[in-house]
Amino acid sequence: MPVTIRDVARASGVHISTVSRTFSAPHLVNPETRVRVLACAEDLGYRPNRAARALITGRTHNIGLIIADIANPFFPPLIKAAESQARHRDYHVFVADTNEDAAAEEELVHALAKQVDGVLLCSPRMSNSLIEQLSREVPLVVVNRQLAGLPCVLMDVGQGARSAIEHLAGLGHREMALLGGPRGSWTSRELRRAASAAARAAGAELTVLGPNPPTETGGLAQAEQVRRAGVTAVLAYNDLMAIGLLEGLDALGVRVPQEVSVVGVDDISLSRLTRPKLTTVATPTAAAGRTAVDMLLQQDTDFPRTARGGGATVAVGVRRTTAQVMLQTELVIRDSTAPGPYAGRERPGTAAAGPGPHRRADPGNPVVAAGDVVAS
Amino acid sequence: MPVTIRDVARASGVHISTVSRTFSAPHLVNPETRVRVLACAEDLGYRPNRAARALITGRTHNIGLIIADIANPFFPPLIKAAESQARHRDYHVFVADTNEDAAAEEELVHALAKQVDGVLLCSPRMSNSLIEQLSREVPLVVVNRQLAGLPCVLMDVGQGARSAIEHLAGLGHREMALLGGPRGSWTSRELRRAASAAARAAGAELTVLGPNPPTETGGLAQAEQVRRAGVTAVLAYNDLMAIGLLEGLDALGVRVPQEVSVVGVDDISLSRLTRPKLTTVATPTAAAGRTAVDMLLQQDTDFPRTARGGGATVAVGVRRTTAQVMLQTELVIRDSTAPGPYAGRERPGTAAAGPGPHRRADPGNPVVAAGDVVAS
DNA sequence: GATCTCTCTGCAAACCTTTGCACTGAAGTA
DNA sequence: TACTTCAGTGCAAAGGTTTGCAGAGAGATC
Repeated sequence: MPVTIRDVARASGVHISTVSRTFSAPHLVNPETRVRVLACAEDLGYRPNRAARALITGRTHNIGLIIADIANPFFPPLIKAAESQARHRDYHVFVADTNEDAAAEEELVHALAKQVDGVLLCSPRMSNSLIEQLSREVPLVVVNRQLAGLPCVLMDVGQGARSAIEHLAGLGHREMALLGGPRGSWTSRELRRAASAAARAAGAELTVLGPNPPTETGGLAQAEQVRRAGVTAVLAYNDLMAIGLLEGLDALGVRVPQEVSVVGVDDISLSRLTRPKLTTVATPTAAAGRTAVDMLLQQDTDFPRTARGGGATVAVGVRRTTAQVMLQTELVIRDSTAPGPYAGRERPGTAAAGPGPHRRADPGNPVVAAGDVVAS
Repeated sequence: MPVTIRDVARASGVHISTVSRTFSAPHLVNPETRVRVLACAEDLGYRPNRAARALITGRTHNIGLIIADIANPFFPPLIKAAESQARHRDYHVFVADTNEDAAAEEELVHALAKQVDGVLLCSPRMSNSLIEQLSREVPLVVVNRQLAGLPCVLMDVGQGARSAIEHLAGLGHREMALLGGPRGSWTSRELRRAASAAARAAGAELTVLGPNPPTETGGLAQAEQVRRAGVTAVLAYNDLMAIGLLEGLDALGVRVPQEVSVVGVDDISLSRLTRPKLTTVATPTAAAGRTAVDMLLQQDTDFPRTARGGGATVAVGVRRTTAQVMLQTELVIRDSTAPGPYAGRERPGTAAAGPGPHRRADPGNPVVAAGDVVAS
């Protein structure tokens, strides 16, 4: 019942190879023939069978997208952007959810490997060495994890943490807390490193609370600790946790931002809707999705996995690009931060004023803010 | 480089067909041989090539999921549940985002048709007749749209609207407004129909405002209208709009729920985080995803598209099940609704008390709450 | 008129797997 | 012993497409 290249060939009176070429190498076929073939194809409603095509070319024109938790509002914009970008390039995308489970991640990479030209690993939970190993089975691009020898797209949460801490210090906060993220998260480590350094530089003290699950509940559960720590400002691993903390502090009768300032990370759409509206470090999620897809596809065209002729299969060396892209983040100041106890007083070694409130600029199209390209 | 059935055959000293059978029909091969083959396969890291398998069996073991807007928080739980259920049954899922664009929907169904065993159409924007027509190209299950002759999974928003209106009437509201959804949405029509009837029955008056885009902005933009209409209670098409309305009313200095009560629909996770927390009609999104996948796969096993032998292709008749499943909704009462001006007074023809506040029960596993199965 | 060049088209193999059919040999039956 | 039955295996075709190679003309050049 499905109409094949063969039907089109019969209808237009040419050989199937000519029909094939009409679609995959139009310049090789006589314009007249071409229009005839195209007309017949249109008529019959012919659509090339990608499975068959994949069988011989070795390229499926599919990519896989492995996500820790689709329900986490951080991911949908990334998925959306990645899917859109992929489709733009005539690729379709498999989306798989691992429920934050490392074993599921591995299983999915295996399962998808034969069906895709590459896989995007978003905020993976598995070990570096396993990722390394899997990358020999299928081209991988890793998002939110730095891995020598593999293409990565990272968001500069370090810079974000610095901005946040400086903002808080500028407001006159000296006692701060960091709500850490899940164990083994690259982002969490990065955040902690940068926040500690920035706090030290600003003459502030930073208490680290965690690790915590990266959810609303995780934040809520730390409200008591935050109060007990006696800090006046908190930077949370992500907005979800910050929002949970907002809830928790409210329940304890602690007013935000009057008594405690709270800063999140991610700028999920929700953070504009809390009360008070959340000050947060915006991560370019959509840009990350687009960029990751671009890198995957680029890698794929540069170093195709196999090049097949009429039959001979030529294995290709393992050379590949391992560009690492760092995307900029930006502090978005809203209503959950306010002057602290030391407001107005001169801080040691710094001008008093913090950075002026900058509104967020939309990162727009595929933005590579700080491109650190390392060829291997 | 990739290891095929052929390599396994060579390694284990049997014919490729035996290897094939060890995987696809194990009972046909001698246990001894089987373990040997499996061992070799394991050793070599063999993974069946699904594209090749699809080519001959006609089943790809993939399904497509077409979504109006992944970034709309209504969808991620549905996607997550669908993906999980599909994978449970050894299917992978393509996810595609149409940006609320009907043309994109059609294009995607076409593009995916050859690559999947069926497609889930979620809250489609295209016309009934087009859906009808596309369903001849690839098995379809439609979510949130009722379509004679096609399998659908619906959420009983009518019942939800009734509950909401009765709840509001019970609280003593008589002047209410409905914020309508986008034009052409089945859910929106259903909501309007049921809400009007329920209001009439309760002796209340219902003003319909809209149609509106199903977003926060859409709700925000109607705040002024709501105030002008002089109503004391509002039912919104979805939570996003309700939240936008909350914002808008706040900006106008109208207090919720003291002056105006607001009810949403969907119970997205956000609605627990607004202030006041949103009273809303919970829709069983995850259950819908699971059920839709089940129906698609069921249909596919009942009436496979083609049954191929060693070569003969047998076209199968167009018979198919067209079960329509209606899933129950539930009113979740939180803090955005409060007694209205007629509280305590006897309403004509009804007992004064509204339905008691029932907390939401988690729908748990594949739940078909009210299964209205119509075989065609 | 012979030779060469060039464009277009056809031929056939190959991609990897499944599956109807046929074959083998051993066990069971008469 | 001669026959059937049956489990296990091999053979080969098929699925839809791509692509290196070769051939057929047409036109150009000498």
